[in-house]
Amino acid sequence: MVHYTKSLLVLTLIMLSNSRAAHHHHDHNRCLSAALSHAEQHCTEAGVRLTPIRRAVLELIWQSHRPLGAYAVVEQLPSILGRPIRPPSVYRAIDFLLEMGLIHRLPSYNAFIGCPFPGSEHSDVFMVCRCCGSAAEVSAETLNKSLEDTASRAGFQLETQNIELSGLCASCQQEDSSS
Amino acid sequence: MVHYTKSLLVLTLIMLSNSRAAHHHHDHNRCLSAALSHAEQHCTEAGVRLTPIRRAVLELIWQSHRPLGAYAVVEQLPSILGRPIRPPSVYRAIDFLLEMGLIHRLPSYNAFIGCPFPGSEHSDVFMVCRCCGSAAEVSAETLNKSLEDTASRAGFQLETQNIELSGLCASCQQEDSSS
DNA sequence: CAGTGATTTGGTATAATGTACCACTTTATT
DNA sequence: AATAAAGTGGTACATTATACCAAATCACTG
Repeated sequence: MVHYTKSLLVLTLIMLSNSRAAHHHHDHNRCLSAALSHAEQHCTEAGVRLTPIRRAVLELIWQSHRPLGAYAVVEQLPSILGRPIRPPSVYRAIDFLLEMGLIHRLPSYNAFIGCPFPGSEHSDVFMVCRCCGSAAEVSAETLNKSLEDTASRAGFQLETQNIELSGLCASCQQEDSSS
Repeated sequence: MVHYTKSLLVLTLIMLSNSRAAHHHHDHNRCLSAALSHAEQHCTEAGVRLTPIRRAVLELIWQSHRPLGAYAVVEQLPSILGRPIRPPSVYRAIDFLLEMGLIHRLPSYNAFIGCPFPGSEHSDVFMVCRCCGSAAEVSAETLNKSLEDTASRAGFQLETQNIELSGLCASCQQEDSSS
């Protein structure tokens, strides 16, 4: 097995396991700082700047494993930057982070969530728990293939996709049955 | 082949062919009136009322094969009802139509589109052309299965889904290549 | 290090989408 | 007709998002 293939395999496993990370307890400080340094590196390589505002917005969105609204970011930014930041600046930061693939937008919730694997090609599939609100991004080969297949059978040339699944995460299923 | 299975098969074919109807030229007056009488019947059977406002809103949303915003409906309603209808009334009608499964909401567009097969169990999958804006609802066995599969492998209990695919419809692909 | 253009941010105002609330009317059921 | 339920009218407002222009910062060049 060559290195390239192995990386892909590992990546797929990471993707699929993200749901466990998001829906379960884990060392979130470490998870957050890893994401931030990853983002830093990603921006440096791309030759763009992760300014204080952009970094703070990313931090807030990552801090929450639940989709975070733009105005929630506006409210919470002073706790990081020590001064109020107005909506236009926040939306500009959000647009930047979206373009860099560091966060995703969940249209059904008018909210944003950190992307666990920026830079890699992956489908945007989100599982949002209707009970605890946590959101996990997942990717699966077979699903991607089905999507491609369905589109091409309809003569549709697929470019981007937004897939939001709603239901109960593993933790909340247990709580339901235990009550 | 028993009747039940045959119906399912036919239904699936109709579903898949909806993309052609939406993205291509067709007798839209007939398409619209069929949808309206179908809706009328659907409501009667459910014991609910398709009032003039609700019917007019449905008509406007069906008239467009492109997702239609709520305020576009507000603007166009006078042309049908002869008097202005305010946003709250329009949203109430939209909520009713959504609950009856007669229309769907496309969150990425803050817009609504008529459902070609109300009353039948089907996944909500939409293909929206970025060129002409037309939207087609499709359903495919394999895709549904993949979704179920992906969710259950992540321990997620899938309840509802919203799938929006963006790209080029067959017509617009031809126009692209012919220019 | 000054000059210059490009990028980023500050800040006001406003657009677009959606809802809470309460009074009133219409419909369905005794 | 009396009554309850369902639907509508209309004001006001909440939430989400953007247009616009001025000021500041950064990056590059001479």
